Amino acid sequence: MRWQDIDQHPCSLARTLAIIGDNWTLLVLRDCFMGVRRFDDFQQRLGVTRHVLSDRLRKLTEGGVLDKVAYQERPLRHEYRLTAMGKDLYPVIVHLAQWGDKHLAGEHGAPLTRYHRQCGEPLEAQLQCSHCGDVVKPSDIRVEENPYWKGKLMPGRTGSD
Amino acid sequence: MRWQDIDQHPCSLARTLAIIGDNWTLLVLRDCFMGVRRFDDFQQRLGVTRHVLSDRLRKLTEGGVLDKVAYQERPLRHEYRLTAMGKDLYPVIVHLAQWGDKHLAGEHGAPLTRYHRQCGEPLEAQLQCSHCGDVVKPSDIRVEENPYWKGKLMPGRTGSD
DNA sequence: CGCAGTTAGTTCCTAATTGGAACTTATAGT
DNA sequence: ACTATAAGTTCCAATTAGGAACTAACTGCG
Repeated sequence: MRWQDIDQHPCSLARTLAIIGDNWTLLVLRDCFMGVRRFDDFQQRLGVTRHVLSDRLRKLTEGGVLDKVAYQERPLRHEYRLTAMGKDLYPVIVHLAQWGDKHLAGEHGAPLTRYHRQCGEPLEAQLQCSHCGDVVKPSDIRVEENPYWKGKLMPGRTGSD
Repeated sequence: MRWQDIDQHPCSLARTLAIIGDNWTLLVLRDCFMGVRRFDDFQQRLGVTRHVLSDRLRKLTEGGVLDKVAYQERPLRHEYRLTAMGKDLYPVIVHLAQWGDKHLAGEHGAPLTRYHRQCGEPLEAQLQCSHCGDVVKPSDIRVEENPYWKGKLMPGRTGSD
């Protein structure tokens, strides 16, 4: 199976990664959330080659994560903005960055700190259940298959944790 | 800049992606959280080629996300288990899958549903501030640079949202 | 013993993708 | 006319991935 065919998997994670799971793409989104919108700005900040960047921006646009809008005519120039769907990826970016802050910080500490404007404290995100408010651990989750794919998605024998 | 050198960036997200950002790696982790531990089980469930899987498991092990432990001697066989560091990636997996559930579900609906054992409800994770409990939007965050890299990480001019 | 089966890889070759640099298009400014 | 800007595209060498076969180190069975 080719990587480009993973959007065929009956798996929301696989379908998501078909849009944002390529190398560089999540770094493009990191910059989007920092307000970067233009091709050359992405290219210089990331150091990615121009045609890979071009490909990733096209996939994100086709996938509905970014919107390509003209910011001037003559010469026609476009910029890339997060759609509402794209903004929904913010928790992913925050948790990835927070994991790096916790586990991979070097001698100088975390490069960036995110503060919650409303309360002024550094953001510490946790996986919480929005119903009961409890913090959720992997073992707190029970996974159920959609009957349509019954028996095809879960592994045969699972580990104990 | 090569993709393999992004761990040099002073950015927690880039450092994180240097370990888990390759194609297939997040799908390997999805299966880890479902209890898959053995090489052939990963290979058959993912359809990834054996030498790519071998490479990804090695990177995850070297990165401290998985632990390679012998489950039998003679013949010596190993399996891969999530470390505590690896289990900390659970929120990332859940948010990615939830984004797919919301935006990419096909005609048959989401393939899997995750229920919170404690309260019995389907899990709906949100980005919340653990200090004040508020739901956090991208615009609610103020980012501050570590003084060591002052002026080098944030874009020059930022968009308004 | 001899042979198939199991598990976790490695090796080989071809095809696809990436990295790096140069080039293109359309226009504004001097 | 010449230079600069912005957003790509094109070209080629180098790296990586896909697919299949092969290897190692056993176990179980007749």
